[in-house]
Amino acid sequence: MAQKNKLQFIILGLLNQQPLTGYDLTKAFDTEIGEFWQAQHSQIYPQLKRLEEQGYITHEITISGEKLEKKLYHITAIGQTLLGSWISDGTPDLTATKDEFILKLYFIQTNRDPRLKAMVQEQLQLHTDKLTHLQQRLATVFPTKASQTANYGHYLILQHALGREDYYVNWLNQTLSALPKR
Amino acid sequence: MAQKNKLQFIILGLLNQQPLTGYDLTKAFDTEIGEFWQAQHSQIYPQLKRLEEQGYITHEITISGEKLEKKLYHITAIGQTLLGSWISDGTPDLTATKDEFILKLYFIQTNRDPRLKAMVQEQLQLHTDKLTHLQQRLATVFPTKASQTANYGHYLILQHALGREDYYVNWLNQTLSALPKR
DNA sequence: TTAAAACATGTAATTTATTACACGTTTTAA
DNA sequence: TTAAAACGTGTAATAAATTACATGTTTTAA
Repeated sequence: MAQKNKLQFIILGLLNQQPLTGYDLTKAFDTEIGEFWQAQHSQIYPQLKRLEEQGYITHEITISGEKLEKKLYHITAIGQTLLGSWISDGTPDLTATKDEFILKLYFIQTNRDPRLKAMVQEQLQLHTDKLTHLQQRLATVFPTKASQTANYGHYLILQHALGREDYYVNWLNQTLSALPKR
Repeated sequence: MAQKNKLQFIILGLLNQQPLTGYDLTKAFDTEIGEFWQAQHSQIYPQLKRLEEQGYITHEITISGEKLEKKLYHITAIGQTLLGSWISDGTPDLTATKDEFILKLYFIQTNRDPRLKAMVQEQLQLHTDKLTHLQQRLATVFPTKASQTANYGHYLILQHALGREDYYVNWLNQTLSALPKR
């Protein structure tokens, strides 16, 4: 096995909250979960097929408009069991974060490198934007204590992502300040 | 093209510091760079072959002991050019951090979930260990200001990884404390 | 009303990554 | 001295992920 096929569990987890189409699932990776996982529809549709073959999900066909068929997928009982066992299982492997900028940084030998400043500034812009975006999402999605408790895991990971970006931005600022003046 | 083939640049970057064998490169992913990228030898040897075919690296054969042949790879001038352009190019894409624990957390609905506490505690242990490990590495690899300046990029990313783990541990502790008492 | 954007579902080709298979040498410590 | 660990280099099989190809419907806004 080449990896652990986490996509299947993500799909099960999302379907456990509510029935969704392949298209809905695809969109979920642009917002909700996109912070922590990426997947394209070309990966999702075949995975849905496999999950259904294995009995973890089923689908019903609904008609949108005149004739557009939508496949609305539901999780089954054994699907819920599989999801539950994945969550309950330990998670002992900390995957390396594949951060291309950090990778490039590694190959910079000296703090006098003329490229350094622009590189850090670019990332500062990107991560500041992301931080702002996450702050807005947290505020709009979880405005009240009640809303936070209602979907606790989601709240936690958004808050985690926010804190992570906050650290990243601070570190970049600090790194920029520490750069030699000329 | 399926991705950007960053592995080739990592190899070039490492060879730019000093000539290395495939075996040396493989080991680099266990220590140095393993914090930010992973690769197995089965990926590295074919990549070395391709880089050599394209003229970005060359190798010389040295004999270790009686007859063990080692291929010591060197970066070429055009290899250095390629490496330089990769570093100089912008890095506008922030890749999603594929964190399985965070993924699982997303599917936890309520803060009363009985699995939550053990899950957070496990991660706390793992990340605390990692934090300790990084602190020791930073202290041993970069004990002096001079050593930090001598290999600035490496210093920066180690320090970044350390801060990241520190945040993670703090967040986990905070999350654990916020859990309802029973 | 009509064109663009969004909705909706798939497959094919290619690349990247992991695990497994395969073989042999040198060094180190019991 | 001898067995295990580390050194050293490769290929094969498989799985995961990205990009590209392919097609059609419905909604929305100009």
